[in-house]
Amino acid sequence: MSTTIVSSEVEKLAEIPLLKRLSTEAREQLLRGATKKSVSRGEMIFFQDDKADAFFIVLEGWVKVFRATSSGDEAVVGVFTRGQTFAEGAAFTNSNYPASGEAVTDSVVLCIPVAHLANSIAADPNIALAMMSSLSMHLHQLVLQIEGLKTHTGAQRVAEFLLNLSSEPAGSCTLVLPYDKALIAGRLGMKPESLSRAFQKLKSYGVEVKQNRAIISNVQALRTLVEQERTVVMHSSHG
Amino acid sequence: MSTTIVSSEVEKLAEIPLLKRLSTEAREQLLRGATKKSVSRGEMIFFQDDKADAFFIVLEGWVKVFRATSSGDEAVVGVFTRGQTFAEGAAFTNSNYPASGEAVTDSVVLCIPVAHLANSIAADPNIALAMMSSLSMHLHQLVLQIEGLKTHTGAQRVAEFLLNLSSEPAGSCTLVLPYDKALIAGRLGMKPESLSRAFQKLKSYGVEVKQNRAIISNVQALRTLVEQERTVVMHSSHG
DNA sequence: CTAGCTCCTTGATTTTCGTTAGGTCCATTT
DNA sequence: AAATGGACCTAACGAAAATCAAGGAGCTAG
Repeated sequence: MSTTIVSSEVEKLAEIPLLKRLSTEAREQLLRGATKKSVSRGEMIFFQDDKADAFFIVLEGWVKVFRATSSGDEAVVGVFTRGQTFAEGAAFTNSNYPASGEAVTDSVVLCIPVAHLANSIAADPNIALAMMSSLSMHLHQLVLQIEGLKTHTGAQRVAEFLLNLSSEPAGSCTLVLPYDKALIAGRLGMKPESLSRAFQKLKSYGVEVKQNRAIISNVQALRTLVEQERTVVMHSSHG
Repeated sequence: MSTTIVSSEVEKLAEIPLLKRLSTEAREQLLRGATKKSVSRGEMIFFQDDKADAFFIVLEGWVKVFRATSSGDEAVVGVFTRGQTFAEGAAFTNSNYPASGEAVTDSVVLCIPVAHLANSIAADPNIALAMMSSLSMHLHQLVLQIEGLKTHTGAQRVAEFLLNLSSEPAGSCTLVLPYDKALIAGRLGMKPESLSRAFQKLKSYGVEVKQNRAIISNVQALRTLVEQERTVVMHSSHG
């Protein structure tokens, strides 16, 4: 299902980072060609290798972007929610999507055709600056992800993930895991079983996981774990 | 050492992908604020966490971009050469470099201040399009790197690396490893020892490595190895 | 020539992680 | 209340890769 944006909605959409810095006119211009799309859990939003003719913004729900190898393995490249843009890199390559997008919960996404984006940029070059900022943020995200994969153990990556969710500077906190554990595992580059083991290890650092709730009793302790050297983590027999 | 660009050089620089699509005027405008910088092997070009006030294009040599954790581990995020841009993401975040850049051979880089870039974009919005294309390409690169780390074994990643260097469609070929093995290992997310062992495994697929020369006797055989499922690779006892 | 250096390889050992298979818990259905 | 199915955890095994330690190969300089 797919509908155009009515002008009464434009104001609400101004909250979105990509649109925030734009003038009202630019925002209206860009949204004029956009459509709202409701997708249910498990539904594909775009397919790897298809012609990239649109990029997206999540309005509601969660979306995963992943790359599938020819042999069936899949690598999660990003998981996005409310206000975040995705597949915007493909909009400038004039080629195909390098990954696929799928809704992991019932979701609503804003779909902006690349042809319309090009027109909008021509009409107001400031839109280009907003896009570049968005691209840069994604670039940064991916750099962090690569660093994590290369230099952190599984348990460290899980700890990092939890800390990002919490955004508490110190002390203790309770948080809700935003999507199921299989996807968390994929996002962190491991199998569900390994994620399970990682949670086990984190128990000795004061992390309690029950269902989709995690209780961190000492945020700082967890933070020091993340900052520890790989070697040290491996040799400490905390479990 | 750092010098401005003389107009006789501008023509030669038109080969660079980022500058290729620009009009002569736009190219001259952008290069007016650029400086050429000679750096020797091992010299830093920019530092992680420093204010990001410039981005770069490699004119000569090889440059590595890496992220260092607080505990001394380092993750190579990219290795760039002739004609490639790097750190251009930082130019739009108005913040700090998320990684460091270092020359791995004696090199010459073009240094373009972000303030000047902003001016140039204001003067000619087409420059923004070129930058976006460049950003997108990097984004794509990183996505591929993440996929590789998550779904390929060490030997598969090495094979992929060799295939990228060769660009031969089939048959056999000889190629020169562009930088030292410790860096190749870092680039591929493994330790030098593991790289060495990966080369050993590839012998049974017709790859001979002597010094900094690699001979691939059958490009296609290598390609099928890369496309194989992780599971299959793991259980086949080719050695 | 050889002493010292850096880079690379090799071997032995340990740790991590994927795989497989079986089990628990819980909600929904019948 | 029993059965079903799904999500999750656990355990045992094997493969991959890191670590630690030692040994070569090739280069440079005295």
